[in-house]
Amino acid sequence: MRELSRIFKALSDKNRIRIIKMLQCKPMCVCELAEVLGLAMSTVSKHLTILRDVELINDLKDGKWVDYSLSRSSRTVYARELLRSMSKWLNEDDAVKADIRKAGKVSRKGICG
Amino acid sequence: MRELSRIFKALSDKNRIRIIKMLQCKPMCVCELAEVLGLAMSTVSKHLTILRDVELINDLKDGKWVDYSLSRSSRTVYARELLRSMSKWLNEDDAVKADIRKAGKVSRKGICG
DNA sequence: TATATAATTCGTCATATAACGAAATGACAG
DNA sequence: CTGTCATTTCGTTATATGACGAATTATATA
Repeated sequence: MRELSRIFKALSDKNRIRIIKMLQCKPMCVCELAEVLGLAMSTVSKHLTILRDVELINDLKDGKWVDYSLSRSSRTVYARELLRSMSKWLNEDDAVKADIRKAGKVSRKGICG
Repeated sequence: MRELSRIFKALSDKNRIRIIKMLQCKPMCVCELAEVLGLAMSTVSKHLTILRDVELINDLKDGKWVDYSLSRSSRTVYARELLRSMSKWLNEDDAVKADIRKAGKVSRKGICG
C-alpha cells in the first residue's frame, strides 16, 4: 500500500510527468532536463531522486554526467504497469510535444556553467 | 497534463487508496467509511470530494445518506484505466483485507451520534 | 414544526512539498 | 595535483496537504 501510494505521489507532479515523457524518447542527463524544464539543476536532481526511489527510472554514470532513463524492469508491478500506461498517454499534449522538441536540440556539452 | 497529475495526486494518499479498495466491493456512505478508516467524518468527506473531482467515484443521494461508488464511466481514459489497474492491485494486502472485512460489518444505522 | 442525524464547509494546526541558491561531492582535463 | 564542470546535498522559504472540531446545511422522523 505504502509502495503504491509512493509511486502515485511520484507521478503526481507536473514536472515529473514531463520528465517521464521526455525519458520515454531518450535517456537524458540532469543538466539537459533542467534546461528544457527551465528549473534549477538542484530541483531537477531532487525530482529524479524521487522517481528513482520508486524505480520508475534508472541512473547510469557516464563520465561526469549521469544519464537517467526509464526503468525497463522495475521490481514492482505498479511501476511497470504505470509506465506502460504513461507511454500511451499525453503523446498529443502540446506541452509534452514542445518539451520533446526542445529535448532533441539541447546538448549536454556546456549547458551548465 | 494537469488532469493526469490531479488523478495521480488523488490516488497518492493511503486513506484514499483504502477508500477506493472498499468501494470496489460495494457502495458506502461517509459515516461507514469514517468508521472503518477511524477518521473524522469531515476528513473522509474531504477525501471523497477529491476522488469525485477527478471522476474516480460518484455520489448518489439516498435519503439523508450519500452513497459513494466507483465511477463506471469516467470522462477521462486516465480514471478508467487507473481504476482497472487498481482493481487488480492490493487484493492480498492485509490492511485492505481488514478494511473490507470491517466494511462488511458496519451498518449505517446510528454510526454517527 | 421541531429535532435528530448525515454530510459538508470553515477555521486552524502540524507537516510535507517544491522551489531556489550556496556549499559539498565526484570525475575528468590539463 | 589542481581546476573545472556535472551533480548532489543542505538550508531556507512559500505553499499545499491532511487532520481535527465546530458551525452549517439538508433530510427524515417524532
